[in-house]
Amino acid sequence: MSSSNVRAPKGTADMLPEVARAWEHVTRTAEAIFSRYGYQPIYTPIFEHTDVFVRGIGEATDIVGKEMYTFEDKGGRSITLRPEGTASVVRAALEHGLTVNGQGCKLYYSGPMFRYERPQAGRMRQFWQIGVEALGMAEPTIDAEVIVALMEFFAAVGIPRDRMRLLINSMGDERCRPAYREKVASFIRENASDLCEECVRRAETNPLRAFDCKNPGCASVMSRAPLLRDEMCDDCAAHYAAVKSLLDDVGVIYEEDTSLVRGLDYYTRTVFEVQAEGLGAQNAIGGGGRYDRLMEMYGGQPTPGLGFALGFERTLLAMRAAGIDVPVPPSAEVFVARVAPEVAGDAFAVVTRLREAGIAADMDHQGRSLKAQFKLADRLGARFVVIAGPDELAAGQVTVRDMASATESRVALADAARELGSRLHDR
RNA sequence: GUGGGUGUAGCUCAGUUGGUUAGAGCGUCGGACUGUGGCUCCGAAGGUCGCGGGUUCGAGCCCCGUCACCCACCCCA
Repeated sequence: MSSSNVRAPKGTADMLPEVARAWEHVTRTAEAIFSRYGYQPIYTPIFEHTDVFVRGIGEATDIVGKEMYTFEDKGGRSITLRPEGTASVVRAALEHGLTVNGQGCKLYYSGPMFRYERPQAGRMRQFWQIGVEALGMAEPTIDAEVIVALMEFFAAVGIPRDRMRLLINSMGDERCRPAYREKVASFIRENASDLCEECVRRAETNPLRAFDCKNPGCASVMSRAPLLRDEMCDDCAAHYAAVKSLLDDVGVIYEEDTSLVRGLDYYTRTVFEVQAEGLGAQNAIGGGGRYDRLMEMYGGQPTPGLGFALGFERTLLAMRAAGIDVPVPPSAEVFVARVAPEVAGDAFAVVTRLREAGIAADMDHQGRSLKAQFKLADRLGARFVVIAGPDELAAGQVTVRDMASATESRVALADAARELGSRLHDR
C-alpha cells in the first residue's frame, strides 16, 4: 500500500518490468508472425477527430454513445482518445491513398486504446491491443488468412488450442442485411412481452444486438428468431461458404455461432471471435471481421477490408491461466565487482568495455560491500563475476570467477572482453 | 450507471468477546566470513491499521460517511 495518495487513474495500470517484458514479448511475437503473412507496421495517432469514430463505429453503439474519452482541444476541435484501432487505420489509408486504384494493403498495429467503462477482470480504461487490417481485398482467402494468422499468434504465445474457441458467423451485406434486420425487428416486436426492456429498445436501434443479450430469457426467445443464414443473398452465402471451406482445408477448427454479432456498426459478412478459458467474464481475447463499407463511410472509393484486434491484457491472462511463463533474459551475463572504492573507475572502464563488446554487464552504484556485490551478481543471474581489486589491477589484470563452478582465474585487463565473450558462447 | 466484496509493512496476509510498546512469512539492508554468491543462523530498517467523523475510560476491531481497489451486470479486445 502506498503511503502517498498519488495513484494512477482508475482503470489504468502501470506496466511494471515483468508485465512490460511480457508486452514486448507478445508484440515481438505478433510482429514476427504478421510480417511473415505480409503485413507491414503502421502507427496512427492516439487521438483523432471525434467524427472518425462516430462515423466509423456508429452513433448507436455503446462505444460511441457512452465510452469515449472526448474533449475539446485549445483550438476548439472535438478530439477523442481512440477506443479501437480500425477506424484510425482506415482513415490513414484513405488520407494517404494507400488503396487507390484498387491497390491492396496489409497493415498491423499495436498500442493503447481508451474506453470509459467500469473496470473489471480483463477490462481496463486504458488497454493495449494488437491488430491487423487487410484493405482492398474482397476474396474469401483473405478472410481465412486473417483468421489463420490470429490463431497462429495465440498458438505462438503458448495458449493451448483446447483452451480456446474460435467462433465465426456472417452478418450479410447491404443487400441482404437491411431486410433481415427488419425481420428481426418485427420478431422482437412480436415477442416483446418475453424480452427484456433493453432488447425491445434494440428493435428500433440495432435489432441484431439482441442476439448477444446474456439474459437467459432473451437468449431462449432469440434462439427462435429468424437466422441470417436463411436470408442471406447468394453472394454473401457463397462468400461465407468459401471462408468455411478454406478453413476446413487448412485444418482450422471453428464453431459457427449465429448469435455472434459484433458491437461495431461497420462489420459486414465475416465476423469472428476467439474466447479463452480462465479469464472471468471477459473471455474474448481477440475478434474482428469484414467491413466492406467503412472506407465509403469516410468518403473514399468503395474498398473492401477486414481485420482483427487482440487484447494484450486478456491474452496475458489466458497465458497465465494456461501456466505459460514469459521467458526472462538474465539481467546481466557478467557482473563487475569492485573491491575497494578507489578502483571504482577501473571497474567502470571494464563494464563499459564489456558492454561495447555486446555483453550484458553490470556493476554496483550504491557503495555495496564486496559480499553484497556478489549477492547482487547472483540475483541478476550473472554467469561470471569480474573482480576488480587493487592487487590484480596493479598487475594489469582482473580475476574472473565462474559462478556455477566457483573457479577463478586471472585475465589480462586487455583480454577480458574477448575472453569473456568466448567463454559465454562456449556453453 | 447498478449491485456485491475487500482495504493492516515493498509483497502475501494474521490480529481471539474493543484493552497497554500492531505481528508473521517473503523481500530489502547489515553481520557471522574485515577480497567472494547460492544454504544456514543472528540482527536491523520499514506501518498516518485507506481517509474523516462518532460511540467508549479505551477503537485495527463497533457505528456513520467517504475514497480506492477487486468482482459481476452492461459492453467489448
